[in-house]
Amino acid sequence: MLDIKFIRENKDIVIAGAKKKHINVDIDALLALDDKRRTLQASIDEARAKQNAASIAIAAAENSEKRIIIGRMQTLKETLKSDEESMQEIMKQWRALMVTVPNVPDMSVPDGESEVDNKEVKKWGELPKFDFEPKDHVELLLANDMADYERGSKVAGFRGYFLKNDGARLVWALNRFVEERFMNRSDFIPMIAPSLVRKEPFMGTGYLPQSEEDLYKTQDSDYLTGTAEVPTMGYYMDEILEEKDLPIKFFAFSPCFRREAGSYGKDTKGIFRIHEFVKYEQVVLCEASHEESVKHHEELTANAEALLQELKLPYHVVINCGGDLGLGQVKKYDIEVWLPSEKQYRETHSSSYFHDFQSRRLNIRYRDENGVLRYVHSLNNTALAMPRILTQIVENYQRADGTVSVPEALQGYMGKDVMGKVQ
RNA sequence: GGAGGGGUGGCAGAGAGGUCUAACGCACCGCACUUGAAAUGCGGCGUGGGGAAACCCACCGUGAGUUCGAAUCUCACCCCCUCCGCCA
Repeated sequence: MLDIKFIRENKDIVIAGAKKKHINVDIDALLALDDKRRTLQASIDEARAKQNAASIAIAAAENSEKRIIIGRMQTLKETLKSDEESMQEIMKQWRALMVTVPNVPDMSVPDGESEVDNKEVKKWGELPKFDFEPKDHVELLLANDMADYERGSKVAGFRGYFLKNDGARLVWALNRFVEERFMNRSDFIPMIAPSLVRKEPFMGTGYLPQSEEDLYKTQDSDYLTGTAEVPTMGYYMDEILEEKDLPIKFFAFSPCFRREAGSYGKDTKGIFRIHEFVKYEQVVLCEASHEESVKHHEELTANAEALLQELKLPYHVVINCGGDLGLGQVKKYDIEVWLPSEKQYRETHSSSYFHDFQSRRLNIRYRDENGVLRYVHSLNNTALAMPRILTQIVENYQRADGTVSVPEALQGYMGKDVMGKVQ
């Protein structure tokens, strides 16, 4: 949600921003409606003022005079009522338009329509060279009895999976790996967040109403979260924070559920794109300054990179183009790790900042040094999502005999240096 | 699943159709006293909108309704809490 005042005063910037994001929104219609709203509000205010004055007079008046004033007020009441009805209709349209206005992307965001227009800004690590025919993760996990897709779909349906043996061990090792890295940092608050969440935090974070078809909904009208960003951002909903407590950084864990509506043809094999997974997410609330947001954004991205570097997985960072940004995002980096079978980098992390777009909807404010209430800025980035990262680990670390080396950083947690079984 | 009790400013908590322009307290800010602090005293202090300002309007969980007038009465919904039952 943007501030209507900001939209009014920066119409051209908002229109250009929407265009850059390839989002259709009629700002002129919104502003015309807003003019109507303001005019009508003024006349309602005026009527109310008369009514309030009369109310005091009635209380003090004698019986006969009382009746006269009441009679006069009855007429006023009729006009007021019809004005209020018009106002309600205007506000309904006004709100519907307001939630479709996208946040303005940063200057540094490149133009473009979709992910193919994202620009690489950094590359790290050596791509693996194999002196044998490398396998893809689907086959590697199956051959090493680390995953079972057939029974997965028998039990859980399309995109269902079981992880077993070293597949399960690898996830548990990664759990401990990532937990330890973040537990050693006193600036991050460890958090286990709910996945079954009421609709308000989804509204607040921008997943509703736009992306409802990608969410699972319960018979109680709650939704399952696709990311801990939703409950973690909801944590301080409708609260006022102290400036001295900012920034607040969360290291949040939750199971994640995604319907993957609209991606039926994509990544249908294996565990790259699945309905159910777990994820550690970094979420930051900071004071309302662009510089602060940028600083934390770079830091969140670097935190994720440090994990990949320790795992020695070759990756690159792309800056997402305008057309690949969500409604509320100002700027986003995706971190993508090399997937040998596809000879391309595939996304493992997504790092973005929102300025006050989310906190406005969630009503999370803080009192600044002058006692003024301001909306916090918010950011988030993946820390580690599983089992997706397994796809890149097993493909990059595969050996000629079909087994998989354990990344050095995980050997302590796995208690061995090779996974799987020799054929 | 059953029964009951509640949602009022940052917190706590009165208020039960018309000086509610929402009490008292805590917290916070300013001043005085003090070497400094604590304590004490005096004053200020909700949020949002409109306006150059004076000032005006709205907001007591949400939405409808009754009324000249609603925090207060009526209805619906949402949320929280307590007890019983079930349960990892």
